[in-house]
Amino acid sequence: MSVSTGRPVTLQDVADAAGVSLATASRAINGSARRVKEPLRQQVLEAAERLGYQPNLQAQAVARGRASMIGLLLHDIADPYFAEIAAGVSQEAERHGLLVTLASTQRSYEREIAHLAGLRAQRAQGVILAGSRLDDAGLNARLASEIELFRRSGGRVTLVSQDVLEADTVRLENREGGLALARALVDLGYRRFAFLAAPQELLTSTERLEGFHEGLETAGAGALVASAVAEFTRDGGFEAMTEILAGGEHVDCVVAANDVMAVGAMSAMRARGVRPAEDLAVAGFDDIATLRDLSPALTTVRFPLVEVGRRAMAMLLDEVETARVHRVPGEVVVRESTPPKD
Amino acid sequence: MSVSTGRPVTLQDVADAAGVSLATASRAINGSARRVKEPLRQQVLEAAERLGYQPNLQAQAVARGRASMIGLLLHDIADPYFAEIAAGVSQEAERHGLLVTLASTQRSYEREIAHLAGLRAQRAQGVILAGSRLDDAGLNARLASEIELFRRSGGRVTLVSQDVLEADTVRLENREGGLALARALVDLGYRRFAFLAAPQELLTSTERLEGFHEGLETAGAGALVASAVAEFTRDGGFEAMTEILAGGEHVDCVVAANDVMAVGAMSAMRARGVRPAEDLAVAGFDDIATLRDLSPALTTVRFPLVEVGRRAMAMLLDEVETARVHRVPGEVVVRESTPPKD
DNA sequence: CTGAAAGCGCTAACAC
DNA sequence: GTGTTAGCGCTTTCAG
Repeated sequence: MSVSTGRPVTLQDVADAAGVSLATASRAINGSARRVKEPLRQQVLEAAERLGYQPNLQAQAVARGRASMIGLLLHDIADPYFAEIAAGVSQEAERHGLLVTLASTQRSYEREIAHLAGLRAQRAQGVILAGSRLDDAGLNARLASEIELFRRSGGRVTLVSQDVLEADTVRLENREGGLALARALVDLGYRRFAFLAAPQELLTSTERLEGFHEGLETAGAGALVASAVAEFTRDGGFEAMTEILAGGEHVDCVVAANDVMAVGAMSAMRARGVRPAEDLAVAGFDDIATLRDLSPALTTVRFPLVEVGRRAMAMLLDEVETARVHRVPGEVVVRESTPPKD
Repeated sequence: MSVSTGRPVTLQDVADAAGVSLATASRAINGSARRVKEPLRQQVLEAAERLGYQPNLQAQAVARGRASMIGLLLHDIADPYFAEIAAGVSQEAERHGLLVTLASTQRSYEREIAHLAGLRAQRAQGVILAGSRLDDAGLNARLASEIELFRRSGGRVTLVSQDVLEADTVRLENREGGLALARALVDLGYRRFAFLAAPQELLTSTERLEGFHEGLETAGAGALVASAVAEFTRDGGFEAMTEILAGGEHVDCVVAANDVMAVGAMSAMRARGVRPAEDLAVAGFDDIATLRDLSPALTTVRFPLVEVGRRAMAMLLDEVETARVHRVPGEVVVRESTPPKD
């Protein structure tokens, strides 16, 4: 039962009620190195329960020099890719009694660095950086040094993306996924591909494209006859597809660097009277849950994003010295948007 | 330039470097009531800059008795409805230099209450509770008392849902939206409707259903000839639609209590060889951005969810005594999934 | 094993 | 205006 007084119940209140010292109460409630003997321990716990005591985490953080909070930095929480990762992180955090502080950087790498500095100031236990890394040495160096500061101040860092930085990483095997997708599409009979990519410095997109390219080569059939670059969003997909259609090059299959772009591409096709699947095959990457009911159902390279989030959180908590890389393979899922070509 | 020592830079370090007292440094950096005169102020600011000082927010929180953090409690961050709201909240929080602590309750109201208690313990500045309220007096009473405790401890609370509790509320006009949708569909020529609803105690769904019902009555035409109840999710929509189809009742338009259910319903239709729009019209609620590219495009009642999130955050920050209600109207958007019936 | 007391970094009276 | 100092709630030596 929680007491209805205005002033919050403090540990001192609990100690008084249990007739022990502050120190003992602290030890009983948060099992420190020193153990409290049974009779007392129960008394304290009961008093805490009775008074509805809730430890003040801020105060704990100041005293311990470390908060029981982890930061989650992602490009855009409204993008289902990140929302799914966030769900996984949140689930796992809940299991460990950790708070998750969310910051959506709106795809600004400057803001990402600034937030990381902020989280260091919070003495966050750790931070998860989700989202494609950039192929930009200057930016990566600054991020690396901020990460180093963060770590030196005692925090842990996990990336969900490419392992281009010295830190624990959950690495999506984008290249291998692209390669497998290319082979699957060639097997289905496609030969003339267009690729809708994000700007080259966005590694996630570039890896997927390179893998796809390589896949075509090893398959010994099929060629990339067109490509377009636009933002890594639905609107980018629409724009890139429009450009491809205007180009007039004959293609029989369009591959977008992610599902969200693929969806934009399908809309662009329809806007020009081109029917997805029937007139032109389409494929994407990620297998976003919210988009699994599209019609025609989208062929894609599935990455288990919720699990990726959980995994990132688990790595963060699992204290290890050396930077590790956990690889997450993608799985090609062939659906209606790429019917077998006879 | 940030110094690369292990120990974080404290305010005392800044004060020493600037040759002033701790208090003056504090005042200069966080402009308190007392002002610091110009020559000194600059010295302090420069010293802080030079040393790469970052205020320890935990310590500030302990000293001030209030954290610069707000909590966001929602049912499921992977659901695009909540992800969009979260995006709005996050944007607005960023503008005010506030951290957002996210908790995804997985639709457990128990967990919602528990998290609220936790946030009180954190001395969060405020909390936003997003997600349908329940028609359950017992639960609402417990939530109300927890809210009261939270408020008494100095925090603010804003709800995004129904104004069934004494607190600031951003209220989606679900009933009015349902009503308008019914009239629009009747105008298009539909007469035999099926409604896919969430369990009755979920107010968002129930309000939409009741409004829809009322709309049919005032339109003087059309009738609800079937309905099914399932979870307020994609799978729920699939299940409910399957039930309707099995029922054999003749319907010409299916209305789901939200877009996510509508998507599940469309899949269920296709699984039974029924073509959405052509064979059976479909409509939903929310106008989820990620689902705007469906084909056939989904007729829906649009609620500006990102704006709703921003608004909720704004209300939270805007100190006012009495509980206010900000009404957000829905807008019927007719698309391909409900073609005019001749 | 328990208690007393010294911090953790910062704010806010209270003096000068 | 600026400095001194007493907390904020908790953890953690250091004695006993």
